[in-house]
Amino acid sequence: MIQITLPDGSKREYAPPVSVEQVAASIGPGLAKAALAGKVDGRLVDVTYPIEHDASLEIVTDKHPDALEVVRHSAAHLLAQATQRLYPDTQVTIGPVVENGFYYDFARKTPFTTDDLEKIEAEMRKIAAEGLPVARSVMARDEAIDVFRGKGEVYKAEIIGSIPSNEDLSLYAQGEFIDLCRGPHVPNTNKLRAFKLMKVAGAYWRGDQANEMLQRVYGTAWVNEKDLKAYLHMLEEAEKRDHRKLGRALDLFHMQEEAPGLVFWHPKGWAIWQVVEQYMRGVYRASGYREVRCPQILDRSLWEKSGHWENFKDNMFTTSSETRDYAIKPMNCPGHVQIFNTGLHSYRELPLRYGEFGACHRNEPSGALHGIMRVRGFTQDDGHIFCTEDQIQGEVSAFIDQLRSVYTHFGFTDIIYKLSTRPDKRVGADEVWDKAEAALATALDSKAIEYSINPGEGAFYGPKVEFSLKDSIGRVWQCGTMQVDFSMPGRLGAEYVAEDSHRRTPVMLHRAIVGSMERFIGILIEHHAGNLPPWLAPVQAVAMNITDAQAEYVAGVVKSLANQGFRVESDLRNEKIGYKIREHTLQKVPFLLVVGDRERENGTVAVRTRAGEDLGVMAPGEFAERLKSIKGE
RNA sequence: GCUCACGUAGCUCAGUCGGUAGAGCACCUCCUUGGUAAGGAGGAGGUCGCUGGUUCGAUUCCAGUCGUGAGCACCA
Repeated sequence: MIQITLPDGSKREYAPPVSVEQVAASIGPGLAKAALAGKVDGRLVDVTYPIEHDASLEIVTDKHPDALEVVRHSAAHLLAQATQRLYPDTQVTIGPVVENGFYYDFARKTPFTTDDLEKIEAEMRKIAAEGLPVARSVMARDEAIDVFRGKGEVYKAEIIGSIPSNEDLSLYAQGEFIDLCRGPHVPNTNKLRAFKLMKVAGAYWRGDQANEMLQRVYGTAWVNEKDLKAYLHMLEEAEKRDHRKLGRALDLFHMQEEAPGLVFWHPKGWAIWQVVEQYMRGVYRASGYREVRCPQILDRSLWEKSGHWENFKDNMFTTSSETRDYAIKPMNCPGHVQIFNTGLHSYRELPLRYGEFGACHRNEPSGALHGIMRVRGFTQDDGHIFCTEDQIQGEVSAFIDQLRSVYTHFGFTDIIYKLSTRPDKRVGADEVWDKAEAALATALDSKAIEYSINPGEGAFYGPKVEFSLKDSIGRVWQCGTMQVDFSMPGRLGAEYVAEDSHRRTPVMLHRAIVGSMERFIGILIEHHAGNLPPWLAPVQAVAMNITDAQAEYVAGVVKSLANQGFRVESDLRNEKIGYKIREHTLQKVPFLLVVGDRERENGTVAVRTRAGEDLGVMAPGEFAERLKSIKGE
């Protein structure tokens, strides 16, 4: 007899081997019916999995956190089966589970259309309704290669061929369809109910641009209809906060065909920019950076020296005069090194920090452009620190403190840290890398920060830490960066005089907090769904009159608030108060100041928030105090 | 850059199985001076992304091109 321990701690005895479904059935027929998979000693398995030894067992029903994984994986098979039924000339490749759903990559000469998607989805429902049992079998690798090759599935055969030859493979069959798969899967296609195909897209075989392009079909799948509906609803909500939509609706910026990937900032959008920039300028000042400004274009030879020409010339914009070839700067560091290189620096001056709101241009691939999040002209809050190796850790540590305080200030509390270490192709001695990686890690550790390591993902010139923030609907955006650079100072001839009076090459640290101003403002818009906190809102308040009789008074109130540095506007139009309130609420203005005869006579304003909250009647001065108090929230 | 889709008034979108177009909102004019999310009437506005081709005739069909969207690849 073997002992099975259930999640509640209870133990049951069975004669081995006993399958997951047999255990479930012995507990109750309802549970047996609900079982999608099992978890034996923490490992996800099919319900048919035979347990031969003492083990802990969780029955995975739709309430189990791992149910989604199983359901989505099975939905991918369902998709492949439906597709091959309808389009027999289609080869299968891979179909993994992704966040919120699954996809399957198919090889087929003619790409799928949106109509095909509908047909495939209908076929999936049909197969689900057929209630085909899903059966697992095991086959030797070479035998499996023959099976798939015999079916004309060359991609599948190639995948199997890359698995060690001595391993046995599991295959899953449902009806006429069979696929190589680690599993586990739901026991029957009728367990799949809540799914929907979302879109078709191209994807390179094995993720390599050099390979042929496959047809990827994306779908979403859930354990029940309710969750599916909730997910689709969430997508609609996310669409509503799309910065491109809000940028137009709130009159913040626009882009047009003649300037792909470049932003026209309108007065209100630029007002947000100004606030962010002024705030970040204060951060520079507070942390010992001196702000500088470098030329937009520099002679090509400088980019050749820095190494950028060799690596990125296809993505650089260039221009020329009669005598010279220029590149429009794609980054700011060479400029900062030029400033450093004037005069002679003593080790006593280090660390020396320069900061710039550096406008850069990169000719990004057309397919990469996305609203103001990924553009061809952008402005970095770029800083460079010239220091010694011994100073790296202290600088990184101070930077992290600064970055966290900035993110918090902008309303982001969830920060994700990644340390990228030495790649195979790199410059600099291993001892120097040891030191730099250790400095970064120590700085993170000393703050008890949890971080993941991306081995080999560092730049060729040094390791880096990447800082991402999570927005209000859970999306992760990489913004900040701290990179150690052993290469560029030497290439561009930066040096300082050390204690022993010898010339040494400094280490350069590249760092940014918001990253790109454009992108960061886009993230702010989406994070707040356009409802920017009052200190960031382009228009903080609109004062409006009820009839012409209060027009003069309102104008006076607005003037006084504006003189105190607030961004306040008046609305004196001949419209009903309800109309004005609706309009400015839709414009997401944080405070609406209403003035009728009562307020004018008492020298007050009636304050209402964009959320519809009535803050009561107060003197303009009192309102100003309130605004001031939330300015630095 | 690659695959697919899309590109009609300022915005959101309808439409034309080929005979040069329509709605709502916004805009302008007039009436209305009304206390917390749309008062009324009238008016103006589009070479249907661009360039070619087919056709008696193209916004509609075809090709190319530019741009946008989704995904892939890319991101110093």
